[in-house]
Amino acid sequence: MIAKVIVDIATSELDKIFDYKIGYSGATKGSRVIVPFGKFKTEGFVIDVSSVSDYPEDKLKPIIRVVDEVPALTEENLRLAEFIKNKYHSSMASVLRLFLPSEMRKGKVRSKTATYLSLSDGISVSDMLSSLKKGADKQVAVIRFLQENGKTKQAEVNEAFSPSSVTALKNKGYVIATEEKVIRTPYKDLSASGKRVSLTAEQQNAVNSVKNSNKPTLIKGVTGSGKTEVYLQLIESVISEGKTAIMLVPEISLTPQTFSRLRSRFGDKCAILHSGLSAGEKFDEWWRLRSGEAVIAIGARSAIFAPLENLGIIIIDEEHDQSYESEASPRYVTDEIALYRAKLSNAKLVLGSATPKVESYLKATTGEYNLAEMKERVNGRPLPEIIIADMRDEIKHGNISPFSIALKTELKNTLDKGNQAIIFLNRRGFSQKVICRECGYVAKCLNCDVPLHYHKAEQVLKCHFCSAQYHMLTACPECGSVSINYSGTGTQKVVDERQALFPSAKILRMDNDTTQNKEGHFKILKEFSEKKADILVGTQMVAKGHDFPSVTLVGILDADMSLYFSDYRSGERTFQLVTQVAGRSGRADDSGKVVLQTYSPKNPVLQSSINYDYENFFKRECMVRKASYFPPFSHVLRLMVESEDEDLAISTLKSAFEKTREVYSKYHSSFIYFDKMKSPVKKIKNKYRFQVLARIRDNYEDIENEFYKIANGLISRKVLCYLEVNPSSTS
DNA sequence: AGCACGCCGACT
DNA sequence: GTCGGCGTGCTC
Repeated sequence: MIAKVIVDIATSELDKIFDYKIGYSGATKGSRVIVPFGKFKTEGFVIDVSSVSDYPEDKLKPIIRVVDEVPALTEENLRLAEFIKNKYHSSMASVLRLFLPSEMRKGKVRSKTATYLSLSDGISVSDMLSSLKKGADKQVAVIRFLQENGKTKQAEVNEAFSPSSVTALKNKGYVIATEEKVIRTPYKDLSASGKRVSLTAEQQNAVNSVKNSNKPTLIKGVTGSGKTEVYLQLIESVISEGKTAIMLVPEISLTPQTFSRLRSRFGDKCAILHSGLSAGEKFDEWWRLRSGEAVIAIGARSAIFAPLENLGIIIIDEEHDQSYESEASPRYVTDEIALYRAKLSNAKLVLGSATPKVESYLKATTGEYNLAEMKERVNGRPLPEIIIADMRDEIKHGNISPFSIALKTELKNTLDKGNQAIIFLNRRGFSQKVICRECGYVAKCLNCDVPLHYHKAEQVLKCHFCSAQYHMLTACPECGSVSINYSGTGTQKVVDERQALFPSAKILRMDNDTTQNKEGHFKILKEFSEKKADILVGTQMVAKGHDFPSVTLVGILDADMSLYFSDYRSGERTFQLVTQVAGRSGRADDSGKVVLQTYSPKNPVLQSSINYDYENFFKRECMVRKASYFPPFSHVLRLMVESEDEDLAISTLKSAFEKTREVYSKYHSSFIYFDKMKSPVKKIKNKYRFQVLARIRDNYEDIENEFYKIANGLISRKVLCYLEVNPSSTS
């Protein structure tokens, strides 16, 4: 028999099927295999088995061996892979890689075994004890211990007593050693928290709505409306039917709290897939799912590829979150994959958010999705009142600090009452730019075409694109002036200023700098929830889904920041951000407040957000986008060309433009916009970046296919070329 | 990806 | 002369 193999090398020249003789290897459809390839060996996936080959029989080589006892990929996985390959035009190898934790490739991790000790059942305990020499107290203790505790890890027994006494007992044949598989469990020591609560009428309605609909359901529930409990009860009901479940959460909310809630409810039946796990933990969790031992997968974006069969439900929490878009090839959008996977497995799909993507809510209004709404908070409290602070007035009245009078007053009240506050600012570091006052020189990164940020704590300048660090400037390298200005406010600066205003208040800062390791993240959240600090200052990460009962004030320092990005989604993002951050306030018994600082208080997006008026925001946003042909009423195509060689990048861009112009001529009336240019950030990590940008209003599939083909055709060893559809960041 | 082959410039 | 740079081609 012949195995159709995709070798695990993701280059376009190798994106084809290679035939191998199966021989006695035992390979079947879905197996990972080791095969001879040219002058060396490589790993590959068997995607099909056949009796025929187009390749000359005598030139076929045999498979060396299979990697896993059970085929890693299921039939359903392979069909999903085919779909992704066709949709995003990426190589089969890079698609198949999505289905396995990267650490599993190349045999980097294996299952772990340990030696266990138990008493021999050939001899009675009393015989053992009486045969021991006098003074062998340790051996007696070991026997007693094993009698009481049963099978125990040898390492533990060695530690508690002594290795020599264990060896002596083994030699006598009283103690038997066995090798057994150990499951590496992530967050093993987490205490279970959260109990099953009875649902409110709204929550029950949402559950019923999902169950009764055969369409994907969008659950639109205000912050604090108890969406998680709805998800948990849906999962419960699915697994009681013997089916399996996937629950996706944004990268940022993969916290121990989330896990402990799941685990207290479902115990060992749920497995965690998370980039923060060790390789061994990931491997074991993955196999627990593949073997059917665990039936619920929870994780970030990539958990949509969890190795589950008989899938009953897929839940995407905070469906508007940007982390659901992959920024590496294949650039998939998670809900597109989820939709297809749900269809393949005949599973339910649930999308939940307080602030759905415009695109998703539009589908709900046109009947493509089923809509379930939850308008009340479970605690019955109103949503926090949002006070606008007009920063233009503050400046007029001589207040140049980053804090408005209103925020200062509210902060004082909050601290006096012993409550906590969160201050949100969408920029890390201390200041945004380092500028020479004399000549206007701006310190830039050598690898990237972006200004450096000043990080005060470390006394360095950092590039937020490639993380390179530079020494502080003592003088301007252009004109020699020592008058250097640090402009713009970052999280570090906020902490400093706040500390000066409220010297006794304890402050925590949470951003990319303070959460470099996964523990950093957890530690800060834990400290804050244990009230070891009064104020939490942070970026985006403070906005997502955390539940701090004592927080009654949220300050949004610069609500305009994201508003004026030249991006059609900036309004949507601002609305989502304000709503999400505001939702952190007043979640328990005390009602909350929010101070929103802005230079444009009349802005309609901000106006909608302070009234929690999603409908109004949505209607207006749709009107604007429809009139100007922006998604979801069009598609934005961005064909990127990247190379370390600037001339090569430019010449490749030219041929990309010529080729795409043929498509443009052919479908002329479908195009709203079409041009070539350099990328907004011209250089990142020493790669020059150019782009062809287009916006199309129909014939999406044909035009996109053509663009994908053009991009793939221009890839060479020195040039990277790829297509982005509706990219959410266009740096 | 990884390796061989082959074609040019630089050097003991 | 020949060592070694890297562009090109091939892998069931």
